[in-house]
This record gives sequence, structure tokens and C-alpha cells, in this order.
Amino acid sequence: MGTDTGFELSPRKVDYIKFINGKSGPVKTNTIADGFGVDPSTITKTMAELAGDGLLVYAPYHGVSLSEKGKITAQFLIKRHRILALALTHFGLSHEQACREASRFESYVSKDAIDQMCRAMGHPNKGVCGDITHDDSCLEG
Amino acid sequence: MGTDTGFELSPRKVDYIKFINGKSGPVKTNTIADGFGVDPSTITKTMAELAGDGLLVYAPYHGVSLSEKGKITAQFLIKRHRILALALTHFGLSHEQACREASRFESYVSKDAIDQMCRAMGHPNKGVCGDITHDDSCLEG
DNA sequence: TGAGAATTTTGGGTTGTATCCAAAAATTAC
DNA sequence: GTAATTTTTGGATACAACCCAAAATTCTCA
Repeated sequence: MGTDTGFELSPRKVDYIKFINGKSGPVKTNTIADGFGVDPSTITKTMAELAGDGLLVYAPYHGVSLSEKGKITAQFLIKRHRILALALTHFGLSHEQACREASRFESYVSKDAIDQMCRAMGHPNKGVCGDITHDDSCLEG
Repeated sequence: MGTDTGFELSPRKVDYIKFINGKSGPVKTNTIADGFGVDPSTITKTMAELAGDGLLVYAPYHGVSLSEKGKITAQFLIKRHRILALALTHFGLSHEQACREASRFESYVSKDAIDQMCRAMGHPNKGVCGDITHDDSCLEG
């Protein structure tokens, strides 16, 4: 669903969303700050922005959780990473290298391209750094 | 031949270098400004930076040309674009789509990854938006 | 060849993302 | 319920990429 193209999120925000997705319950500011080695105030500000985008529910002083939209976005971000990393291994890159390389550029790859690649690879379930789950839009076309 | 990893140039600078590479002789400030729809003063400033990086020879009021280093860099940038676009067509993207998509993220793909992909594809000479020429480092390994 | 036209550069300012620090506010723990 | 901890606020910095207006340079051609 949606008109999102997949690159309205900066690389840093992609990383934050993926990090939050990997934790359970509300995630505290310091947990994220520690995870990325940045000042907590940086996190406070960025979380407010992501909440403004409707991706997070932000309870000041209590932490953030993904909204429904945020969860869907996170699923896409993870799938995008895994599809790209898997694709790179088709060209001889090691799992490590593929995963590292994909992290560098994945933020700039559109949802359309990912869906197409996913179809071309037969909707693979095994990625190189985790399983791949598929959303409906990917299965169309 | 070098230690460049392939992503020390911002996307915009990559575009400028490719544009200059596609022109013959010294390229005038306004030619570039018109090509990208930006103010000439923006070009003046950015050309000074690229000259500072040793990629351009910049003669104020007379235009810029690629230095030897700049030519090598441009060759890599073009090859990178074409390798990535070609790779994307392997996943069912049309030539147009592959070319457009590659443009978005190519700046963030390392030289190592490109060399590896190039080898895996058997050093192809035909890309989807132009021929591919190979440098030595790609042929090693 | 020299003055006006066109081009280019300089200097100063803006925007957006991502960051930091110090001080204030809120929460938590004992 | 006060002290310690965490978080937020407010103010700054850095950087890339951009714009505008004014100054400098180069070009044109009568």
C-alpha cells in the first residue's frame, strides 16, 4: 500500500528505524544513543522528526516504539537490505562484503526496483543476513 | 591505481565530473550551470573544490578540464554506472529503469564491489547505456 | 581600440541533516 | 522525598549544495 518510493528516509534514519525494529518494547533514548555512539540529544531530536513522519510513537522521557506505518516501513527496509545483499552475492561478493556494501547504498534504492528484483529472484526466503519476508506489493505485477 | 575506494565524491560531484567528461576542451562555467539548472556561482565554487582534489584543471574565467587523475576517475564513474545498470537488468529492470535507478545509488558503491561484479559478469563490453571499458585493477584478482 | 555586453567570480546568506555541549526538566531509585 | 540518572531544551558547529547581488574579467564589434 502506498505511494512511498522507498527513499524518503535518510541513511541515518534508516539505521535508526532498523535498530528500533530490532528491540522489543519502547526503546529508550540512551539505548539508541549508545548503539550509534552519538549524543542522546541527537536521538531526541531525530526521534521527534521520525514521530512527525508518523513512523514512531514517541513518549517523551519514556522511549519510542514503531507505529503501524513504522513497522511496515521497517519490514521494507530490512527486506531491501537483504534483497540487495543477496543480489550482490550473485556477483561473487562474499556474504560479509555484500552485507556491508548493501548498507552503504540501500537507502537510495527505490521500492519499485526492490520489488522487481524480488520477483526476478523468485521471492527468495533466505537472505545472506537473515530471512526475507514479502509484502503484497512485491507479489503483484 | 590507487587507494581510492570509489565513494569519496558526492553524488552531485559525480554528476559534474561525468558531465565534464562528456564535453571536449575546456568546459565553461555557464555550460555546466545550464546543464544542471543551477546558478553559475555554484559551479565556480564546486569546480574550485574539484580542482583542489586534483580532479580538474581550473583556469578562472576560461573553464575547466579533467586532469589525468580526473580522467581516470571519470572512467571509473562511467564504468560503475554501466556495470550497476547492467547488473540491474539481470533482475528484470528495463534499460531505462536500470539506468535511472543506478544513477540514484551508484555514488555509494565501492570500487572493490564494482571490480568484483565486473569479473563475475566476465568483463562485459556492452552496457545498457554505453560501452564499458576496463581498467587494470578490475582485471586482477 | 575601447566601451558596452556578456560571462565569471566573490562575498555573503540560506537550507537541511546530523552532530555536540551545557543547562534545565523529568523520572527513577533508595 | 531527595539525590542520582536520564532525557530534553536551547544554542552551536560543520558540511554540501544552493541562491543573489555586486565586482571583476573577458569578449565583441563598430
